[in-house]
Amino acid sequence: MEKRDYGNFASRKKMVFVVDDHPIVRQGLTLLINQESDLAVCGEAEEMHAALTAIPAIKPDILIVDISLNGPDGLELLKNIRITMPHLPVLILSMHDESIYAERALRAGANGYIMKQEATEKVLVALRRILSGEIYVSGRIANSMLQHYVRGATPSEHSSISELTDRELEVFRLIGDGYGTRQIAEVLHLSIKTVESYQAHIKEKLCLHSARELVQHAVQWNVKGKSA
Amino acid sequence: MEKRDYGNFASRKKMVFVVDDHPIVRQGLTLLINQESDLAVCGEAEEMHAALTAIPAIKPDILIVDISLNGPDGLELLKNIRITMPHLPVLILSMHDESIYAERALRAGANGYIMKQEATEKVLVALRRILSGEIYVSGRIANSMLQHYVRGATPSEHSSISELTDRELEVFRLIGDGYGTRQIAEVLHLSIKTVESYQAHIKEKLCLHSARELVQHAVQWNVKGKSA
DNA sequence: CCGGCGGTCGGGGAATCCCCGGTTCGTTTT
DNA sequence: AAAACGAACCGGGGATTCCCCGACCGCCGG
Repeated sequence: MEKRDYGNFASRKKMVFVVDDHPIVRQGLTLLINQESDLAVCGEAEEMHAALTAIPAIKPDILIVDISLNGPDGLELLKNIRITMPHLPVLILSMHDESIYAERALRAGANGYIMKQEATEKVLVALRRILSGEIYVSGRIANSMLQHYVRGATPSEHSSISELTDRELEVFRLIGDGYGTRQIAEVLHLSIKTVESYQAHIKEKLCLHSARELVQHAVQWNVKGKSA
Repeated sequence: MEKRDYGNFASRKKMVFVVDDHPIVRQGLTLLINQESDLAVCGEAEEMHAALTAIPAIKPDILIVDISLNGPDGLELLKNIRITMPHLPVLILSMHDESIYAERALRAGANGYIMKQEATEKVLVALRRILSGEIYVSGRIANSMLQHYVRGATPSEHSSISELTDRELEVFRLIGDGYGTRQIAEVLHLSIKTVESYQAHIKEKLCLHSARELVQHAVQWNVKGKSA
């Protein structure tokens, strides 16, 4: 549409609220966003509590939330937001590489997930996509999740972890506790070969590429709430 | 010489080179610094290698280096800089609260250490202090380091992680990121045997009994605040 | 009754783990 | 200055694990 309508959607800048415990990042996002003609930062917070008190008063159009805050983390904040303001769009920022948190975040109701390693323009893209009602996920994460989604039977409840068999989940837990292959075999009264088989299945289902990544994810899953 | 001398100190803006693997942080620092009349960002890099090739050509007056880069970390970069350009001032940025890195950084020849949790103006203060020849350390850390100093040696405080060598700590971090032995050897340009050696030393110092426990603790240390 | 799936195991080559050892530095100690 | 020390770096070699392949069994639904 040629029609440059200043009286309709672009009539008011979309207000963005930033939650991150690093002032440098907040300032970076603020300066970045305020350079845009259709976006503006309307407030910041560096902790969940401050955010929860400020947001209802300011009524922003969208939130950017870092996932690793001090105290309660970004997912906790997200869950709280979802209770009181279920339709407020939230973009989750993370410094962590992979889909460890992405799935959790989206399942907890985030409208987007982006990594700090991404180019800054991606943030703006993500904001606009989300404001137009879509869900934004960065590159390859989107791919792997879509594939899951397509062949996954139930869209509602499926953490790729919940796709694990009982036995596989048991092994997964023990891996997260630091057990070796042989020890797991002993504890479960199984052959080492069987345990190796389970580990292979887990890696396939969780899209992991090495034994170390397997341990890494098992530990992280053990540390964070095993809920998701 | 196009000497444009407006007074005496502002005769030329001091050139700052930024090394950080998060584009958002780089942009934030750039916008922040470029607002100042006596400072300007003259270049960026997100990895050690890129930094090492760019810096000699650009000849900045000062460096800002994030300590947790991908691959070789900020300390490694700092050591390399100290070999080829011993007098180039370096301000180390860290998202970590604790002084595990602060002491290392200063011992390795950093001219300042500041946390991302600090207010943004502190970055400017630190830059100017360092450029005037001083060493900048942010409040809390200076305190805890003084206490260390006063209380004499290390009374088994500061979990055994602080007993790790720089190199060992670097390997430990990469393990926590899910890197395999071979991959670590590649990014650090070392022999696999050397990496195995470091892993063995780490296990000994942290009283771990298997490779899996090593990965487990490395991941937990990465996830938790890396403190204590 | 047959195909799918979960549980269980094995072969075998590559990679690793994990013990031993070593050299080369630079700093500290004597 | 000589000696001692720790840190960085590398190798041998056997035990173990990793990771690809495959197999068998029992159950359950079409």
